Amino acid sequence: MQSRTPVSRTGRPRSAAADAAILAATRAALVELGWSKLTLGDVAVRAGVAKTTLYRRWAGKNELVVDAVAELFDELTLPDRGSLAADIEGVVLQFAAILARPEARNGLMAVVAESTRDDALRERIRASIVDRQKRLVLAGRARAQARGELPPESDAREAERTVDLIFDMVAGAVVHRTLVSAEPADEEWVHGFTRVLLSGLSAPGP
Amino acid sequence: MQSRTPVSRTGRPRSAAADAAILAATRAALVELGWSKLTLGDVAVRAGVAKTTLYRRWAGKNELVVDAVAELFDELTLPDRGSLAADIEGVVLQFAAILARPEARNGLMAVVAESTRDDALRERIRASIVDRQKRLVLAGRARAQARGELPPESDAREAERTVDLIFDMVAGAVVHRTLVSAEPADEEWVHGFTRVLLSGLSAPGP
DNA sequence: GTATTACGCTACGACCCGTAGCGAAAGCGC
DNA sequence: GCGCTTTCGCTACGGGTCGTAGCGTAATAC
Repeated sequence: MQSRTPVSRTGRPRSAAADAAILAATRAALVELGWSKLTLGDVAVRAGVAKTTLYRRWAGKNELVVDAVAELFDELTLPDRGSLAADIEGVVLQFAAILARPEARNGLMAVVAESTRDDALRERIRASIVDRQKRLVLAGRARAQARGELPPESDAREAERTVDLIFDMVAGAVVHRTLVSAEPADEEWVHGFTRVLLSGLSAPGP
Repeated sequence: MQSRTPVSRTGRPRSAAADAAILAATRAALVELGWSKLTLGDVAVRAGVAKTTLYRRWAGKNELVVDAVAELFDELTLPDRGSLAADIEGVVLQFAAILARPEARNGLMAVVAESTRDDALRERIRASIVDRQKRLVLAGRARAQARGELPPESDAREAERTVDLIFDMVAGAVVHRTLVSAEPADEEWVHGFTRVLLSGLSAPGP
C-alpha cells in the first residue's frame, strides 16, 4: 500500500497500527477539512504519530489520500438477486452509498483531478481502486450469461471494450449524479438508470 | 461572473480587460501547475495585475477557477446531423474535446471535489456550468420527438427526471472515460456509447 | 473641479511545507 | 544476555504562500 515496502530482514519493523491510524486520520481530516485544507501535519497529530513518520511512508498528500480512499471501495460485493437488472441495481446502490460518504467524495475527486498532471498517481489510482472493482462487472456479466440474459461474447477484444464501456457508464453516472448534480442516487434513480442501461432510451417508458 | 457586481454609479469602473486577462491567466496556470500548485499570486503576475485586485473581485481560488472553466463550455452546440444517434455522437465528441484540454480536466474536477464541502460553490458550479448545458439535452430530445425517434413525454415531472438522468449518464460517462480510465473518448468509443444509450445492453451487438 | 471608486505597490504576521539531526525504542541474529 | 539495524518521536529550520492593511495614484461620474 505504501509508496515502498523495503523488504528489510533486520531492524525495528514498521508499526502496522500506525498505518491504520494514519489512514483513518486521513479520512477523518477529509471529512472535517476537505482536500485543500488538509495538511499532513494535522493528519500526524490526529493519528498520534510524528510528522516525519508520515513522510517516511508516503511521498506526499496525493499518495496518502489514494490509499486512504481505496480501502473504502473494497467492501463492494455482487449479491445474487436473481436477475441482471436486480444485480446491477444492488451493486450500484452499494457504490452510491460509498460515494455518499464525504471522505470518499472529497478524496476521490481530488486525487483524480491531480492525476491529470501526474501519470504515476493515475496509475496508482487505477491499480488501487478502478481495476480492483472491475471484477464486479466481469462477475455480473458471467452470471447474466449463465442465466441467458446476455449473449455470450464472440470476440474477446470486443468483450473487453464492452466491459470498459459499462464500467465508465455505471461509475460515471453515479459519480456525476452524486457529486455534480448533488442529488441522491436512491432506489428510484437507480431503477431508472438500470432500465436505460439495459433497454436504452428508445424503449417505451415505465 | 465575479463574486459580486456592485452596481456603482460613480467612481472608476472595473477594467473588463483585467477580467479577461485574469481568467486566461488562471487557465494557463492550471495547464502548467495544476490545481494544488496554482497560487493566486502567480495568477496575478501572469495577468499583469496586482494580487490585491484579484482578491477584490473573487473570494478565493475556488470561485476564480469555476469562472475560468465555465467559459470553456459555452462553445458547445448541437448540430443537426439528421438522426438522434448522430446528434448525440456529435455533441459528445465536442464535450470530449473540451475535457481533453488540461485546464478543463484539472480545474473542473478540483472544484467539484471542493464543492462537496461548500454549498455555495456547488450552486455556483451548477449555475455557471451544468444547468447552462442542459439546453443541449432539451434541444436534442425536442428534435428527436419531431423526427418521431422518441415518444412525446406524457408526464412533465417524469420527463424532467429523464433529462437529468440522461445528463448524468452522458456527462458522467465521458468524464469517467477521459479522466479516470484515461482513455480517449474518440469516435469509436462514442459510437459504442451511443448505441448502448439508445438501445441498451440487451440489444444484439454490432 | 470634486467626490468616489478601482488600481498598483509594499509590507506584514500567520501558517504550512519538506528536511535534517538527534537520542531513544523495538525488533533480529548471535 | 548483547550488538546491529531500522524505525520512531521530537525539535528546529529556511522557504514559500496566504489573505489583509495601508497608502498614494489613476480613472470615471456628477
